[in-house]
Amino acid sequence: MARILVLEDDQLFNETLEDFLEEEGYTIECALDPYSALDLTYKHVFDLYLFDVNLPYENGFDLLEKLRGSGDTTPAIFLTSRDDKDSLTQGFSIGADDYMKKPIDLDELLLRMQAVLRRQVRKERVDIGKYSLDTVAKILYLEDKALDVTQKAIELLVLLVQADGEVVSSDEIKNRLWAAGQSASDGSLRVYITQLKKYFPEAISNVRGIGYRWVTN
Amino acid sequence: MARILVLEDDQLFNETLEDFLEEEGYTIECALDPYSALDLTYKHVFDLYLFDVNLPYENGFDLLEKLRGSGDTTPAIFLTSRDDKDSLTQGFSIGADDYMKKPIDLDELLLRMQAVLRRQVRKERVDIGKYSLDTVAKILYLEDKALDVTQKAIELLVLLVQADGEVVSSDEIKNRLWAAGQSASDGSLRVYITQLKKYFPEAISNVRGIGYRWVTN
DNA sequence: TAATAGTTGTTAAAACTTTATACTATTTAA
DNA sequence: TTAAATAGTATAAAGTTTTAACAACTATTA
Repeated sequence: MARILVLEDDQLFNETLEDFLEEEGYTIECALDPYSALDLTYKHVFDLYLFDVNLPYENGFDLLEKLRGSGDTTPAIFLTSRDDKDSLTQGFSIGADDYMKKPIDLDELLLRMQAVLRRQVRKERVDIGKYSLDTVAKILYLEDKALDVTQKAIELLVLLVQADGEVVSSDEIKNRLWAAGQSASDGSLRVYITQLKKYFPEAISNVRGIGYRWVTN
Repeated sequence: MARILVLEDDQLFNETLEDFLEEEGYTIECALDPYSALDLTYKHVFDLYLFDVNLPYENGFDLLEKLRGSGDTTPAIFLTSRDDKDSLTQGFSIGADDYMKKPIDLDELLLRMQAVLRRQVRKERVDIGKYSLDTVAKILYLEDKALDVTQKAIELLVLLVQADGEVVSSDEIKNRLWAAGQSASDGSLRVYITQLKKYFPEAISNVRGIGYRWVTN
């Protein structure tokens, strides 16, 4: 599950966050000041930053700004006790993804974290029986050998697999695989379905009149 | 500027939102109930949905769910008067991008809207002299006639144009135009540069040893 | 249950896109 | 000023996507 860097100088609240988030299954690293936080970013790649704004030495925005400047695009949520507008503006302007005012409701924090993480990361590598699908490089492997499957077919596979059993409508498939205004006939979609069925005859299932579905079981 | 669909059944607050957001330079369409809102989505493509949750007939979540099902990925912010956890959970689970509890602070709304829009959209249509570039549909027009330019060439053009005069390194171009692990030779990059130079001989400028740059002036 | 209309599945070929190759031109630095 | 490196161009080859024709399946209704 996701690895999160918590930066919060109030030791008690820091521990509260750590306990709560570890309970929820996240991997947490904690820092009490921005310098230790920066150090930790050299050690690991994180999936999410959870930064307090008011800190000793420099504030949470400065740290994020520094990280963004060096090309880091890890999503960030800020926690603040100030509620002045400037602070809010600054947070979003340097690329914060969300912002919560203290006192923090932990359940709401969790939901906002999930929303940010959902936008950001999806599993890069998915195992499907004896196959393995790299959803980023768009390559399908069988026993570590890349198979000869074309881009569009893989994109369709990724879409179906990531829908995780939900029916994906033909319209949605066409919207996602073809840029708006590009030709996207049902004919070609059916061709790609056929291609995938060579590898996954059981898993690709048609829902008549609607679309397709990835069946595991 | 961005076109926004506001769905809010309280007529007074609806008008408040409309006035405030138009003042800020957005193009606003307003609906008082989900059916009119759905109608409006057939008429225009929007950049952002701003939906109230508690509505007559069906709630705002149901409407978004319907839209998402047909492949619509327009970002959505929900406004709610309920503060029960279920509603928050449901909102994020169907793909809301943000969530605000009433009473709404309009300045905070504005910042959250900007954050969502910044993530989401870049200008869809860019005018380049006598040409016009649709960065979403990936089509280059000359006097409203689509030119015969291929996908990859257009993607390269979009990348350069959006960098807005900044040098884009060959490595970055390759990272953005080709999925990781896919072949991406300097040779093919040069071929696409040549193709674009047919249309924009002045604007495409090489920065020796580094990459390319889009020159306007 | 047989006929029919509408979807979906399959294949092969046509159309199109991307990449490789070979060659030329330009820039840089010794 | 010349060699080496980098960049530009045209064309051919390789690869991908779409079309098209038809077969198979499903649902509906007589």
